[in-house]
Amino acid sequence: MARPFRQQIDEGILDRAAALFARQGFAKTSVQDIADAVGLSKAGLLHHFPSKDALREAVVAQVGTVAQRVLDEVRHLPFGAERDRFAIDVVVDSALAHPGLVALLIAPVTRADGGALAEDVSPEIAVLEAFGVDPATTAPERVVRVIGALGALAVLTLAAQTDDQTTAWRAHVAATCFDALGHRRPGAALPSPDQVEA
Amino acid sequence: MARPFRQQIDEGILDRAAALFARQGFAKTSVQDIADAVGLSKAGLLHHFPSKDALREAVVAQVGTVAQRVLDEVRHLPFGAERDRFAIDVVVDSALAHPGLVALLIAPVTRADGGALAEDVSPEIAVLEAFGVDPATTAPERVVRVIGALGALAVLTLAAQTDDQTTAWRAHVAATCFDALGHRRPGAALPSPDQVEA
DNA sequence: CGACCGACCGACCGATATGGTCGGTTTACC
DNA sequence: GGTAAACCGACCATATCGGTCGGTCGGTCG
Repeated sequence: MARPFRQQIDEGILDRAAALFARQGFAKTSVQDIADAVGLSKAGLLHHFPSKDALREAVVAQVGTVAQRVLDEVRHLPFGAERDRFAIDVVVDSALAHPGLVALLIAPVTRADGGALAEDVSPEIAVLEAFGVDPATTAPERVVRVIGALGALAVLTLAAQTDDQTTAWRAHVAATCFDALGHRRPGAALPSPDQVEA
Repeated sequence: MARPFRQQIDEGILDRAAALFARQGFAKTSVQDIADAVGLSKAGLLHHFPSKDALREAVVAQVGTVAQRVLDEVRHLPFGAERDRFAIDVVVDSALAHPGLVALLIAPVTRADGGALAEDVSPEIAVLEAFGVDPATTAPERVVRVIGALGALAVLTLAAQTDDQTTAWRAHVAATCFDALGHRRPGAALPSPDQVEA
């Protein structure tokens, strides 16, 4: 059979674990849950990562690098609709490659409470920073729109992951998230009847 | 102090419980969690609802009535942008009144897997039905957009709930969700699905 | 061939969390 | 002050938790 290398297997484990952490939080996610999601026994999983806490740390590290990569690609652009579109694209692409990690990256934005994985670092701010949002000072509408767009992305990421629509949905997901940000297009504001084709 | 009647207290409990079920799933939500969220002891909570399962049934019933109410208000309208806008408004208003219940109503759309509260009934389809979506036959873009809009709503509902911005955010939330549905379409706005291969 | 090794598992352990009960205490109201 | 409901601390039996241990399987190397 195909022989995926150790690193690939481990990264797969980390992504699944991150998806579970994003959905249920760390405390509510049991090692057995992760093992089931990966298709291993609990002992088999703990052979890859020696403890649940080691798993958590590895996930945090992985999320951190993803966040950094996203920020690096976006930071140099001036704020505005163009940057927003590009940022969405970057995040969506990341979500395509690592759905769970991105879901976990977005999770703090959506939860605001108990899902803390690491207290010291705050990579969650990274994704808001990519959109130039500081909850304290930014205008409420902008905050709502960015959170909404990220929420849509998170939900769609997980939904597409459970099905196998990740690649098929990509363009629609990006368009949906961008539209949620509400950048008015000059003209063409009239709602046209959008018929549904089978 | 204020003397809220029994029914009001119980409805508050049900809404909080529904919010937890939506976030963590039924199995992962302990009675203690709900008690903490409501501000009661575990025994005190079980004085209102005799068992966790009774709590679940009551929540399911409550969600069912909310779903029915939403559907009744929307069903008579013809499909199209206008109906979408109205449906969003109705759902957002419901979410304002019962954040947890609506979050749970939307949850099945976002999760697609383990969060089943009741196997027999499927009130989750109700909210999709309000938007005229059947995942099997509807065009993928429409499916993505509706799921995305509902995801944004779910996230924003919970986020606004943890803060106290529910009323302040209402208009922005509705606008964000409606925009996510993508109705003003200038045709060329969608990014062409070029290279996705990594 | 046999020694060796990493991947993996079933069974198990102590510790903790779980749903639920019970007796008693507070609270609201007459 | 009496009454009934609301509420709680302590407790119980059980399930689940994270983690360990001994061992199996399928390669690979000499």
